[in-house]
Amino acid sequence: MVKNDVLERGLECDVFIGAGLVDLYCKCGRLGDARNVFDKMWDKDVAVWNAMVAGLSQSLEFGEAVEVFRSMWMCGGVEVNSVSLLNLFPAICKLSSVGLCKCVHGYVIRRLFPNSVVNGLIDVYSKCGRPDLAYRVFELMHEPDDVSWGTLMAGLALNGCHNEVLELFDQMMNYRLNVNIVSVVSALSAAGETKDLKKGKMIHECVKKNKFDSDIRVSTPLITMYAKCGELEKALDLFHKLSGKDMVACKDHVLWNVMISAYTRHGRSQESISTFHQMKSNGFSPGLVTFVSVLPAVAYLAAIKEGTSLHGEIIRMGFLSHNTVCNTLIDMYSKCGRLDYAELVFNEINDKDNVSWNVMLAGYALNGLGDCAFDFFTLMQENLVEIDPVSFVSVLSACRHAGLVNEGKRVFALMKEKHNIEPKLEHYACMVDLLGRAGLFDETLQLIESMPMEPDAGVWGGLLGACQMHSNVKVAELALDNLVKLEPGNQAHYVVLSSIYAESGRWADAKSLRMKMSESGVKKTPGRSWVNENRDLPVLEG
DNA sequence: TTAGGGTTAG
Repeated sequence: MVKNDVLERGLECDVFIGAGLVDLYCKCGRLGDARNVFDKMWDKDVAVWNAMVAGLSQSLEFGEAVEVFRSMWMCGGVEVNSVSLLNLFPAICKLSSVGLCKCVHGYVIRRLFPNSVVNGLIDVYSKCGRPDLAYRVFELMHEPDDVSWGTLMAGLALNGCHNEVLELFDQMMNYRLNVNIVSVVSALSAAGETKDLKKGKMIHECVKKNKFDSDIRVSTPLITMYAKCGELEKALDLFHKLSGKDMVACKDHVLWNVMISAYTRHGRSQESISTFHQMKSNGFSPGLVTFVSVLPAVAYLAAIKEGTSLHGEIIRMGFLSHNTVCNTLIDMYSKCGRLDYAELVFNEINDKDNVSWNVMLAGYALNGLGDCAFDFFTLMQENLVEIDPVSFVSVLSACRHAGLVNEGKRVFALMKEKHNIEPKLEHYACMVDLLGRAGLFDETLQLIESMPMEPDAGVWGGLLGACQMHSNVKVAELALDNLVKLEPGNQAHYVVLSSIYAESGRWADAKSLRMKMSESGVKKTPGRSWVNENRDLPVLEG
């Protein structure tokens, strides 16, 4: 009614009344009306321009918001102020316009704007994927405040610059600056991502000192940090301690997912599965990510019964339309040795992505069906599926298991020639294994010579294994020489060579090798060569 | 003015 009055009397051109109307229409979501009034006004002050930009931005008309801002800036005859810039920032973020951000940046440094605007600039650069420029803005600030630190750290964390976040946290500690919740949360997430438990514990101390530990925004990243660093007991302890009204709200389904995926990743499959069941008995409904997190644990245990029951649940919940879930199911079934079920799931995917194909291919390779894998690989090419380095690992390892030497060689050549993919270490390791098992030692050594990178223990270890199959003492000595340099203290390699000597009747060499082992401090603890931790932790005597 | 956490293939 008031609005109609104003319109009938033609008062909307008045700068104050017009500004009120633009603001009012925008807030009611009547953008067209706001624009009408705005366009009719011949004398616009900065508040009207700002209201129009804010209105457009809030109505998700980001391009239009930027256009109006440009007109104000270029020919509006008014001075752009802090509010104008703060209204513009969300639009720049959504359009991810680094160019526009740079224009504004220039303007901001030519004139003195308050920290709120400069902090906004840091935020915008980060959200446009330019943490480097965000950092530069921060460095040139006269007096960065705690919000500036928090904004920069959150921005760097967003862009995966986790080490830089932790460095900033250290600086804050060293300078004894005020740490706020935002910087602590960013630092916790960075510590989790880099699995830096020591740093994580330090941040936890700081959390306690500042009494942030009762804040729901801190407890989740805190638990996640412990879970990612492998301290599952600590994470679980904090998880169970969450109590009180707010805390229970924060013990939500994502936090359950954090625990489930942490157990899975740390090989604690049984606990992963039992946490999944606990989640349900606590009244939380598993989501897509929950299934994707628990299924690898099922695969690890080859717990097919659990797997099919999860499959049923996935169907009932309608998650079968998500490729991620189907791909994980295929993987689970093939690791349980049920390629028939894996194929069933694969065939039912309407829009197979290259991961779907890769998982299925890996399934054939894993189950030792070299010919199937090879045919499937051909089918992938016929279907113009994107072949990537992972596909080649699978098909090469399938050739290796099946002893398909010529096919393997052809595929290896194809990598570079047809698909323009440079073979990586793992591809070379497959080929060394394949050629070595076939007893083609000259060819294998030539291949190792031709590698553009330093062969790793996997490559030499494959060669040593092949030497054992063919009792090739000469090449085995060469392989061992290199293995000793790469993994001093791993007794398994010596044991292999020693048995090759023994098989060839070279008892004296076998004996002197054992002597060498005990001299160099390598202890012979038989039969645990598959234990991964032995690779990094040489067992020393004394 | 800053603000979290979960996901598939070798």
